[in-house]
Amino acid sequence: MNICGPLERARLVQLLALGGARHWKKGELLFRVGDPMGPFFKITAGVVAVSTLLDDGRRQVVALRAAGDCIGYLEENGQYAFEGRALTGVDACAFDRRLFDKFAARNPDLAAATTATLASALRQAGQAMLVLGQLKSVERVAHFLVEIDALYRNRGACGESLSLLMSRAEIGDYLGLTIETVSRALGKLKTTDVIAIGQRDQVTILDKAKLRSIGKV
Amino acid sequence: MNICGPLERARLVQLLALGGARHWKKGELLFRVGDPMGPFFKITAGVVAVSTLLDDGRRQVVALRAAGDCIGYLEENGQYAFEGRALTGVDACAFDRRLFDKFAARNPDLAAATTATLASALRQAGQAMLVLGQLKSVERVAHFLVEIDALYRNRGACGESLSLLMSRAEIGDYLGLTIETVSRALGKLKTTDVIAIGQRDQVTILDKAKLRSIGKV
DNA sequence: CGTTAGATTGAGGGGATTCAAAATTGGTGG
DNA sequence: CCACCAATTTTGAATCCCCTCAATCTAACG
Repeated sequence: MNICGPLERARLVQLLALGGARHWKKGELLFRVGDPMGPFFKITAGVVAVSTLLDDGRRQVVALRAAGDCIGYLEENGQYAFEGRALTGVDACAFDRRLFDKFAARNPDLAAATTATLASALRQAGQAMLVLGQLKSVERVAHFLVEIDALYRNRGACGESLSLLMSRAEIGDYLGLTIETVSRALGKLKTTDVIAIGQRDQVTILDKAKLRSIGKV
Repeated sequence: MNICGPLERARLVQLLALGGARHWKKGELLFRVGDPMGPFFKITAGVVAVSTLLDDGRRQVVALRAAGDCIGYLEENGQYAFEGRALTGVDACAFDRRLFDKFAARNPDLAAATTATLASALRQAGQAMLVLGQLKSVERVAHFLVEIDALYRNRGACGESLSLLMSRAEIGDYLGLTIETVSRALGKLKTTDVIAIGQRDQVTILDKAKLRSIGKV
């Protein structure tokens, strides 16, 4: 959710003045379900996983957000509707909702940018539902790799290889699979020479066209 | 998406003047993926299924929308991002996007209502992802029944029993299941006396508390 | 009454999960 | 720098859930 999208510089400066910058370490929560509604956040560096939980411990990651995106915007009954967890060290600005809303009411272009951002997120969510509802495990993992490749690489990413940043457990929670199934799916993509798996959580995409066709992207 | 949410009467009249009312028969498409972007629609009567498709024919219904909701709002590359199909006879007003945007730019409260509606839809989408990614077949069907009970009943619905309005195939496309699995799940809910199944697509909820707990609502 | 589309039921197979064990990784301190 | 430990990942085997294919049943319509 890139709420502050295409705004001219002066406006952006004015808007950023509303928010206080903070830092979170890897693994820390920016907000959690049920917390009384506080500020929302615009990420300036790092990656955040937004997720929801079930009483019995089942967990679903509903989105991955990176620099430029806004998170913690959705509420339910005056509480955060989802949970935000830092997958890396994260820098973000906290915005007071009331101030932001007032500001948006006086700045139609900001309101329009907010609408466009939410509409884009909603379209993405529809695609994610297609992945969860219709794709098989290898297809889901392929889709995931293409997705994070675009997400991370567009925002000053590293070199050849791609850092997953997530454990198998977190990938599983994102794709609706178990850690073992994720591991086996990655193995299949590796043995078919679509990707190479390096040290740690490094993945190199060897055949992006094939990966995209498997992942239905 | 109830974009025109809480507006005072005068505004609403002015806004509705922008849109032309039309009617669609059951089964007809209001818009389809890849069609060049046209108007969006505010439903005044009936129910619409919004879905997306895969090349190989797999289909995912991403939302059900009823009177008061807006549909056909999401675009991708100047084309409709999803497909809208009438589950019943549908009445809706078609809105010209450009006119609507201009109108919203001059009416901050309309812009705010649009934002609130999109945010609500996005929260719903996150819950749907939880259903698709984590719930088992009976849980998904239970969740579905609670959901449409709320959706239909809030808008002038019938009496005791609930009309599904959808075939098993459409329910399957919504829940990421096959028609046989949907049928068996309904059967299990029936034999455990949580619901009763009448003629046609009529379902009566006998134990809503239990249904809600099964569906994790 | 017959036809046809949709729904149910059954049998069998396949993909993902579960449980368990082995292997690898990363971090820590000697 | 290496050894050791904890955590994560990979691999294997058995089970379960859902899918596929097929047959039967039901309901709606002419």
